[in-house]
Amino acid sequence: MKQKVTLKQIAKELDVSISTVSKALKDSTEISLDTRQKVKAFAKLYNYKPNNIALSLKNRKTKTIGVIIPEIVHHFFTTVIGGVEKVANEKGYNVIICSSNNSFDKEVINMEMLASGSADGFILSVAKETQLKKDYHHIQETMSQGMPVVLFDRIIDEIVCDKVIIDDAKGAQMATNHLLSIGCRNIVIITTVDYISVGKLRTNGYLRALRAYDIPEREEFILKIEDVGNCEAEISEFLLNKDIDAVFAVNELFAVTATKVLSEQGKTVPNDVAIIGFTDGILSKHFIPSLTTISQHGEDMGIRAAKLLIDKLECDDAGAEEYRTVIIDTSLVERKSTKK
Amino acid sequence: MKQKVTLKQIAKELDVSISTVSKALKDSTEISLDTRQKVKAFAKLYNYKPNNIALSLKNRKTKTIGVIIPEIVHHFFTTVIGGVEKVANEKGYNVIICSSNNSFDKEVINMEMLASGSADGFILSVAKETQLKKDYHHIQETMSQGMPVVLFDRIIDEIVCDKVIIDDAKGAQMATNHLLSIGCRNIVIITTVDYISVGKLRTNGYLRALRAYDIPEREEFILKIEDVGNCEAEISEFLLNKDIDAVFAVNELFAVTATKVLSEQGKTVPNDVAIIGFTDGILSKHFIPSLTTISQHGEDMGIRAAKLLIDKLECDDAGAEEYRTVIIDTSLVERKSTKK
DNA sequence: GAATCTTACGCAAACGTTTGCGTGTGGAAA
DNA sequence: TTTCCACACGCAAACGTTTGCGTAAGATTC
Repeated sequence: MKQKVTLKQIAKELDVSISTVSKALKDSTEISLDTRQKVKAFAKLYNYKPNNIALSLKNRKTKTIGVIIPEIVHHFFTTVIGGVEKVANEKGYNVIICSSNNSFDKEVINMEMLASGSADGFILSVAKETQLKKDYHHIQETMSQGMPVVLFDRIIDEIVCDKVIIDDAKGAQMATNHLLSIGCRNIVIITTVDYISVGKLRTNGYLRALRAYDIPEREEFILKIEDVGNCEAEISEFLLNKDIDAVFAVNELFAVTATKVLSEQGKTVPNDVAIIGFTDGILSKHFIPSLTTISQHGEDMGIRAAKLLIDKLECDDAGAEEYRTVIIDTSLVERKSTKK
Repeated sequence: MKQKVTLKQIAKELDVSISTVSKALKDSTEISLDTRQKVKAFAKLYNYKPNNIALSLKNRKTKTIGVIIPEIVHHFFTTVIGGVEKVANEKGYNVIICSSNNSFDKEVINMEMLASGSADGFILSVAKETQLKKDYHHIQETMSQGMPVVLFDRIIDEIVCDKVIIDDAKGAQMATNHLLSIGCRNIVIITTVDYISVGKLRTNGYLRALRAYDIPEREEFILKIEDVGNCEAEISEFLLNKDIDAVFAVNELFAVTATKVLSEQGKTVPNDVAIIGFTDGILSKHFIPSLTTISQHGEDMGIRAAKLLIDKLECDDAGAEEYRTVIIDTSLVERKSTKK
């Protein structure tokens, strides 16, 4: 196998200095036209590509954005990445994606690895474990080393930095309101445990909507799921023999599972029970009946997050101590699961 | 904001040389215990992390694997990445993921970018456009620069390198056989256009299975879809008034859409028509009825691909001119869509 | 023919590491 | 007092770039 060709090799072959080659390739007028052409022809022939690593070292920047997400096999997060890539590519940035797998340790490792020379800044949605542990030292350290961080979706209130979120509570309220508006009054919520920030917020939105309708909060109408793997059994038990007319699920999987469980329990969607989910993904779209959901506009989130980060990266620090929180609007995607 | 702390800064503060600091941090006995401790304490205090970029430059390797996939919002590809990450993390490699978005140009750009210093080798599934154009110069060039490439799933026969694939034809045959074994005889296939290698292979497997049963090939039983966005209309027209008892779809979306279309046309699955898909993803698992599929074992593919690549990376070239093709077994995941 | 100006190129430093080898200091042995 | 040996450390080169500045050779001017 050939080795990668460097300026030095070209210089040697052509019997000129390295700097001459470098300048020639940059079309510097300092170099004679003749030499320039010769060098360029040679470089092309040997398929010369400047070594990014050396450039990064020299420029003290990598032109790379590090994205760390809790799960890679997850429709919402991948759509966000799509948005990040769009902006990044436009602005000449590279995107490196790492998955923390919801593990605190892996999040720390990934972050430190990327921070030590591979990325200029981060776009991050924290792992479950991190939210639970409340240990944010890795993020603080990264920031204190001068690397900007943009948090999205699963954010951390205690950390002061740019953030991109949706108004989860408002979205949940919108969902619940939709159910109320079509006449449902016995609405249950299937949500996550409270330490997941978005789960808690969505629960709050649900409660707020009920309150506005003077519907009392009933504890037995709230299911908080810890172990996603076992959600079907939990949902089945929760729903059994409950006199309800609507389910609000805080994610796709819960919504789909609820629908399935209900039909097993002899109820039909949407006639007996209306269902609304959160996160507009593939499942909701293709399920039968197709599911009404609150769309989080993942791609928009990615776009905004990338813009915030690149702004920070490119403004010459100066007024850099200003942090913004962008709230992306959610919207209701009405489908068949709520059509009475 | 603070700047990143370097060896040089530590050296200056402690009034020793850079090399002393470097050696002290590596616990070299060349340095007195006293100095070592002082340096280490200082480094810890200032949260020193060696700069990977500098290391990469020095070592002429990055300990990073570049993964390029056609789509990031795609369950199968993300499971493959999961497998790659597993192995990579074990062996101390970093994983960089880039999406080509099925664009030839973006594939080339990503590859060149990563090749110029960011990755030691590649795991790649080529873009649709690349298969269509049959322009593989970027892959050839990368390899000729000494960087190993492992192709997976959507591979290219003309390129000589390590490959990880499933036996698509065999998988399709298995699927068709399953339909035949439960008594279906009028089986249609919904597949992709021929230039997608896996689509063609699966079509071949389907035909082979029919032949073994002495069932004549009927052109009107084969639907080749080019524009995925419009597949529902195409499938609907294709299925209308056709006397069939089974559908074999080469991916999840086609399978789900076919099911939907059939129910709209008044047929029930699996009673009137059995359905089997390819790629065992979220949709198949959660759909009602749940869909029987051929599992591609994406994670296994990722694991094998990563192992092949790391082997190449770490063997000292020598017998490096040996390329292997790993074929991952497919398996039938039987669910309700084929239960008579 | 000398002075000056161009032109075309090379030198060297810098980015942050690692590491083989050279070296100054001190103490111990003779 | 001299010689020798550890010990503890520093020097410098290398990885591949970029770029300001210095400088040779040739061309131009008077």
